[in-house]
Amino acid sequence: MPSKIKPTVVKEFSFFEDVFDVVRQIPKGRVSTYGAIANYLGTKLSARMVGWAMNASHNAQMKVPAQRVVNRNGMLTGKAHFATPTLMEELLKKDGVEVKNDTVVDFKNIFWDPLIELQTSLPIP
DNA sequence: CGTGTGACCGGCG
DNA sequence: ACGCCGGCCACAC
Repeated sequence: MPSKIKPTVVKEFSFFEDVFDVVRQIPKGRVSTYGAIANYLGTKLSARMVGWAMNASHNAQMKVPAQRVVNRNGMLTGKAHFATPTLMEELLKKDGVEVKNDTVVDFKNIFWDPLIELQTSLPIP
């Protein structure tokens, strides 16, 4: 869980790490969106931050399946930031996700929402 | 410590 | 339907 603590030594877990954590939990064959992740982290109005965090995913020590994060339309907007322009699509296809015209096919169906899938506590049933 | 920027999103004309 | 514009927040310079 994200903590607002401000350690004096080093920032053990930053916003980036939180984002990476969520992205790593995206199951194979599913995709999520920047907005959904941002929403899960509490900053739903700042989906840009998530995307920006992904920009630093290259720097992350642990691999981050950034290919599973697309925009709300299911478009591979971040493919340009991969090593090659086709890498993102290739990785998704390896995951079993069909991509056509830079857009995830059946996106609505395989959409993975952390708010739902990682629901830690339900409001009152 | 001010400013710019970003792999976005939703609303409005 | 489509394009534009403002907002949001963390981080680098």
